[in-house]
Amino acid sequence: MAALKDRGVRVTSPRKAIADHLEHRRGGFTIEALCEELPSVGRATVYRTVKLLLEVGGVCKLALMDGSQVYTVSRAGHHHHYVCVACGAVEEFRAASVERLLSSIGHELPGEVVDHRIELYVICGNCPAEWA
Amino acid sequence: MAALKDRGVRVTSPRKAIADHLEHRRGGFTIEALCEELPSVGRATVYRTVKLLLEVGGVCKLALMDGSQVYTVSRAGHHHHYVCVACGAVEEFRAASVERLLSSIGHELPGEVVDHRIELYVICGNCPAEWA
DNA sequence: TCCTATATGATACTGTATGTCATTCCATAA
DNA sequence: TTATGGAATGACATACAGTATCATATAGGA
Repeated sequence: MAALKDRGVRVTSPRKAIADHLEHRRGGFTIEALCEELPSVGRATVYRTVKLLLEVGGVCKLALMDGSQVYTVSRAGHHHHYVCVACGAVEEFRAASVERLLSSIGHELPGEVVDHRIELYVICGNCPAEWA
Repeated sequence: MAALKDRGVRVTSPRKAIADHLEHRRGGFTIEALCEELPSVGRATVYRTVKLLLEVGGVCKLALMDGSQVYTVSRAGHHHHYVCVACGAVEEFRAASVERLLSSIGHELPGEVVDHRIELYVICGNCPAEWA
């Protein structure tokens, strides 16, 4: 929210409602779910606000194995995600070793690496083994 | 195509047309582009056939930085992709070191890693520097 | 060649996301 | 504190990707 203010956008009640709600939320969420959880905020505004938060770095967008889009609240800094394919839980992980390795691979490729994306798909500890 | 036959599906002319066309294509493609390039094949059939090829491993689905879906013809074996964010060119790369590293990271996470996805976004050698 | 199950493709439909625009309301200046 | 301009909102319309339907066509075994 403070990041939004710094960016020069207005602090409005729908934006506060969304920021507050996400503050207390765990795991990944879809826009559709947000709309249902915040019926007082219009769809268009939810989409616009999440896009704003995405630019500011307050949330991350990531792809599930089936290609569908999920968002998560972002803590801080560069990180990646692991997603439980059974229950949909999303967690962050950081691994400097991966960054170093990707950077060295990048040097061997033609052109300049500008960004990357890593997602791990897991069966999390809370989910029954039969999913595997 | 042979892989499709082995799978027990029929060899039809639309499927041959799509397979032949992809055989000679370079880089990534969208379903929409395929439909335009093969106007004799219906949309639904293009979607169905690409989905079939995806299951068989003949094509890969990958995500651009903006989240949009792109397909590529897959050569063989496990690999990842790097995508030029300027011209959209897609190439494969293999790096056993990455697989080993991810596997060791996986052991430190709760749960069992079942799959992963890596995409590098680059400015390729053919694209002007101003894109960076 | 005949026959049946599979495949096709025109169309309709669903769901996700964005564009439009009159109205609302935040934040600055007086 | 109030007045004011412009950004933000939200209901609605629109655009788009992908899927479902189903009558017709066809691959491929008998």
